[in-house]
Order: sequence, then C-alpha cells, then structure tokens
Amino acid sequence: MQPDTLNDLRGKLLTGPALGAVAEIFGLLADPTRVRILDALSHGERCVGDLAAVVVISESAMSHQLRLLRTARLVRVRRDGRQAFYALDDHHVIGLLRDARKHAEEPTPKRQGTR
Amino acid sequence: MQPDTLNDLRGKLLTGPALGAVAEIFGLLADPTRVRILDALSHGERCVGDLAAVVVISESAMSHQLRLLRTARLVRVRRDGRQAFYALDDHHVIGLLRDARKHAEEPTPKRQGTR
DNA sequence: TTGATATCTGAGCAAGTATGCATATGTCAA
DNA sequence: TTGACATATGCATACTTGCTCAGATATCAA
Repeated sequence: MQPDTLNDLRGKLLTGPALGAVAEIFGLLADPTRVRILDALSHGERCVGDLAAVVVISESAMSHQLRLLRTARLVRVRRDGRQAFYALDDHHVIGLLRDARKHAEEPTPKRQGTR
Repeated sequence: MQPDTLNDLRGKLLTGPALGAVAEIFGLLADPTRVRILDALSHGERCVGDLAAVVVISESAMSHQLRLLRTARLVRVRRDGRQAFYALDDHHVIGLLRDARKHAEEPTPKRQGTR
C-alpha cells in the first residue's frame, strides 16, 4: 500500500473545521478530571456538589470543567431549585471512552524486538 | 438509573494508572498536527521528510511529534539507510480517530429545546 | 576525509489550560 | 427581608505544550 503521491495523500488528510472538531473532542477527553466526570455521568445524572464529591475536586473546579463540557455539548443541564443536574448529552463520547479504556487496560498488545 | 450511592459511584470510576493512560491517549489525539500525522500514516508508512511535507510542518517539529507518538507506542520506526520510516503501531487509535471523525462530521446530532 | 542529506535533540519562547480565590447570582426557608 | 445554600464566573497563577532555532548524530557519495 503506497501508490499515493505526496499530493494525493495531502488531499486525503483531514483539514479545516473537521480537523479542529476532532482535535477538540479529544482535547476534552485528555484530562483525567474530565474523564472521571464523564465516567461518573455515564452512570446517570448528578448535581454539581455530588459530582465534586465523587470526582474529588473543589466545587469551583467542577463548575469550571462542567462549563467546558456544556459548551462543547457533551453534557446538558437540568435545573431544579437551587441545584443543577448534569447528564451526558453525547453518547458517542462514552463509546470513545470505553474503547480507550479497553485499550489502556490491555496488558501490552505486542512488544517484540521493537526499540 | 440512580441507585448508586456516592461511595458506590466513586468506587466505579477509573483511577490511577488506567485513568492516566486513557487521558494520555486522548491527549495524543488532541492536537491537529498529530491527528494529521496519524491520518497520513493510516494510508501506509512514510519517511520523516515526506510526512513533514504532507502534514505541512517543519521537519524538526515533525521529529518532535514523532518522538511523542513513538514513546507512546502509537507508531513504530523502521530505519533504512539515512531515512526513518514510520508506520502505525496501534490500530485501536485509528478506530478512535474514525469514530471521532464521524461524530465531528455529523451536522448536529440533536438540538432541541436545550439551553 | 569532506560535504551533503536525513533525522534527532536541547533550550527557550509564546500560547493555552486547570485550578484556587473572591465574588456574583439565584433559590429557598424562616 | 435576612441568611444559608448551590452554582457560576472573572482574575491571577502555576503548569503544560507545540514550535523554532541552533546544533548534534548518522549515513552515504565522491
């Protein structure tokens, strides 16, 4: 497999907004705190305080992170009185998370004479 | 779905090395340049110079990025004379990339009375 | 050896990011 | 209204990150 010229190949690569969007999604998953938040939400909706307690970060930090996830439409809010309940709004993300988790938990796929 | 107590839930969350590994993988996919590199390599192996030309970054920057990907075992090197040919060494990653790409290319999954 | 080519690497900088602190907003009970 | 509670937000700060630049290493040809 290598009949592509450099120009052919360049033309096939992801660019522009689509490229940015892909990198952005991964960027949101690239932080341990946010992974834990999304992991927690995959078990059902939770209010901010509980999320902060479960994930073990300050409520302020939680609120900041939730804003990022909300802006990116990965989670959605439902307000009830003085509480705000967050839930997943994008189940693709859970798939990505699950796949990465499986991958990460593999002992070591293959490790021959590499290096 | 909400029979989990906070403690139950806390116990279910990803932690420690597995959490770090997941976030690290996503971190590597969180940069447009690296997405393009991996995208290019999904079409077959390439030497550093060609990769730099295709992805349109300096050869130095390419070398730095390839080191990251190599360290994380996402790509592997094959040396031939004065050239170094890089290839994907982890096809899970291509799956993640493909899924995120599909996701990103969706017009807008659902946008109801949110907000 | 000398020079050209291909890749790698360390230092430093500019831009981005996660968090804490202080404070603002909004809701409820008394 | 007053005070307590739940969440949100602006700013400052410490940390991380991708790049360039300069120079190192390695291979090949003459």
